[in-house]
Amino acid sequence: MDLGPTSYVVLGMLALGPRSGYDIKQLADVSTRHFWAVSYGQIYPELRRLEGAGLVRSEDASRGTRQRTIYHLTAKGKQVFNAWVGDPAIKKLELRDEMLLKLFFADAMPRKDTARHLDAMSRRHHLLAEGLRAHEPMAANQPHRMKYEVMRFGIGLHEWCSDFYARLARDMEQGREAKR
Amino acid sequence: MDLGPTSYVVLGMLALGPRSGYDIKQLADVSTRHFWAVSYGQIYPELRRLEGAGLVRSEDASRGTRQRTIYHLTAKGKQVFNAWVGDPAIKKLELRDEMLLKLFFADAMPRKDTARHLDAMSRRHHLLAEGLRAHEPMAANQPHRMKYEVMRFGIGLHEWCSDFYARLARDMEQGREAKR
DNA sequence: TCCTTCATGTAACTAGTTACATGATTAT
DNA sequence: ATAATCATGTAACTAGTTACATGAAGGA
Repeated sequence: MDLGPTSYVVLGMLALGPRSGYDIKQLADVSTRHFWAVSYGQIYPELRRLEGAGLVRSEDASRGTRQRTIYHLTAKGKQVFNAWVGDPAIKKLELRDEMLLKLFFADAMPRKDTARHLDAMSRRHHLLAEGLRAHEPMAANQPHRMKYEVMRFGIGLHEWCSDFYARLARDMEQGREAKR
Repeated sequence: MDLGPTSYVVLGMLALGPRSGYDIKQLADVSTRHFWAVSYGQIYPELRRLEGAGLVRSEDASRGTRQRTIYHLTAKGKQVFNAWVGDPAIKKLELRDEMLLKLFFADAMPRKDTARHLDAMSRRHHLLAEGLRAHEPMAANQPHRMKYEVMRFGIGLHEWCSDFYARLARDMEQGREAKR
């Protein structure tokens, strides 16, 4: 049984407290989403796999006819999760940005189009930062410092990107050369 | 025939001049790699697909028994590529960082382990920035400004990340609270 | 001689997304 | 009524990685 990062998202969310697959998805969407997105198509099968491996256990929490299954970590699950968290091994980092790809090839474009492109990129990152800031208070009002810091990382990162593109757009508009 | 970002990496590299699949891979590894990685397993089949669609054309460039196939853009290929480059539509941005995931869940770890973790992350990003800086002169000594700017983006981004983690590690070491 | 780079390719696999299906409950 | 949210799930698909295989040319 080998576990990938997505498995640990599931285990980690359950380490915070018992919850359903639906809950895990909602939580992930407002927390880990910006650096590790997960979908239902992964979560539900993964929960079953983890249960099969004895890392989580399910219990029925249906109210009336409304079905609901709550999962919680087993002792083994907690141990496996802690081992992963504590392991300082450097794991892969992946970035995929189609806009940046266009920018890379933008020398073939008229300057005006490039400027418009840069504006769009700057706005995109600003919006992403804003989106994160929207649940900043929520992150601040809970006792887990790292969750808050990771959110600040995301905000800071996207603001930095936004500024980079805005500055480049301005430089180009003013006909400033690239300083090499 | 629908083209994904990887198809455009291939087309884009050919727009810079005719080259082989091998060449495309080498070039991508020192340029687009940090925001769009490609592998042989994608490139070779993609070249055939693009040729089938009439966007590229191949010619044999074997020297003696040493085989080599060079591809170049057709007029149609150039047109399709330019249309993509010029289209300002905002496309998906994806980040996946397992270390950040660990950090997110690090509240369960002893502070000492978290500090070690932060150091490792800071170093990782510093190394990535250094790696990019290694081919900065190459990027500077060619007439395509955007390729140089995208490289500077990568260097700046990773330096920013490195600094963020280093500062956080220092703050925690000094017992400084998170400012909320 | 042997190692590295040049050069091409595929098969099997892994991970993740999307679209769809179902149906109950709660709020407007 | 009806729209939104709660809740679970799967099948088909898409994209990308890894491991392997082959072999020539060039440099140490």
